[in-house]
This record gives sequence, structure tokens and C-alpha cells, in this order.
Amino acid sequence: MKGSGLSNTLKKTYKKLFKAFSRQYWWPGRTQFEIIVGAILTQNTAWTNVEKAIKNLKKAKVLYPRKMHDLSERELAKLIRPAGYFNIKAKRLKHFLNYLFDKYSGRLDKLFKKRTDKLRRELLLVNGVGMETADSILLYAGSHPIFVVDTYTKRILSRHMIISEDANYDEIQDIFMKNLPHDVKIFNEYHALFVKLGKDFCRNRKPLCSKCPMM
DNA sequence: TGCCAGGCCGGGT
DNA sequence: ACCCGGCATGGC
Repeated sequence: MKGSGLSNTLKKTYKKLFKAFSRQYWWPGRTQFEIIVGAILTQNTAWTNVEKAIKNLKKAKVLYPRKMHDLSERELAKLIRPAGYFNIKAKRLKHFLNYLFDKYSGRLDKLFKKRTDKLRRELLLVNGVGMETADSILLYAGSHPIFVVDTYTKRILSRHMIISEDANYDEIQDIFMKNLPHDVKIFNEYHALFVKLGKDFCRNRKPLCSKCPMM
């Protein structure tokens, strides 16, 4: 599919989803730091499990960069247990915090002042932060205009023949970045709508294609 | 009761 | 440049 056709398809799809589901009010988290922590905890994990972990962190009053940085890895792992992969995720959170304190003295406002492309490259150097996590942090915590691609995005687009089965992350992201205005609100809402559609109608186990608003 | 969930890394080919 | 096993809890 070529340029203008694709652009129209993406805009129509957005309108269809927005009409079906309306605003999603993402990211489900208030502070920038909570969003970053959630982005790491939700890696290949159901959000309901992440919520339990976040609740533990709040109850322990460690959902702040300084407090979590001071916490031992073992203690952190214990608190985030319900999110699964708790040992490796505790390491990943620590890696991010080490980076944040080494380079930005623990200040997220400083971190997010960096240019989008430079910051993205930096985030990808943090062990445990891959492309989706980096882009989620950029868009939802930092309000940088970048499109987040996840399994739902891939599954939905490939099932609807808009992309091929084996399209990789960058290719899919490019489709959106090259065919939509670079608008934080649009990128935010679009990805959230894909997740909503994915959860309700496009699970791997139980697809509900007959009722899918895309059809 | 097995399979899956808003990935990513490290080692192998 | 891919491909694969490992990481782990909770819900349906």
C-alpha cells in the first residue's frame, strides 16, 4: 500500500476506534516516575498484575526515584513480586535509576529536556529498556511525539492486512510516523485505542473478530 | 488446567 | 541478521 492510501487508512482506523471506544485517558498512572516504572513492569505481563506491584510500591512509599534508588534490589524485587519476572525487573528498574542518577542527578525534568532522537538512543542503552519501553517512556512520561508499537498493534494490523506478518518494530513505527501528524495527543490516544481493541477483541486465545469494531 | 499477558536479553547459529 | 530459551505471577 502506498503513501496517501495508507495515510487515509490510518486516519479512518483511528476515527473508527475513537468512535467505538472514545478517550482512553492514558497512561494509567499519575507521575512521570510511576509511568516509567509501569512501562518496565508491564513487559510481557498483564496490567492487572502490574497494578498490584504498583500498589505495593505506593504503600511502601518508594514510588519516587530517590527512594527506589536507595532501596536494595532484594527489597524491590519483593515488592514487585505480583508483576512476575520480579528478579529481572528489579534489576531493570535499578539499571534505569543508575542511569538517571549518573547522568541527570535523578531529575526526570532534566532527562526529558533532551531531544527525542538522542534520548531514545540513550534509553535503548539502558539494560532492560527495549524499543517499546523506551517509546512508552518518551511518549507517556515525557510527552515526546513518538509512536509506540506493541504486540496488539502488530497483531491487529497484520490480521487486517495493513502490514505483513513479519514486519519489524521500526517498519511499523515508520508507517505511523510518516503518515500521521507528529502530535502527542494523537500518538497517545492511537496506541491506547489499539490496546483497548486488542484486549477486548483481539486476544490470541479468544479473538472476537465477528464483533470487532474494525470490521 | 494449561495458556497467555501492553518485552527484553544473551547465547547460539 | 535472525532464532530461541529464560524470566514468573495471576486470571480465565
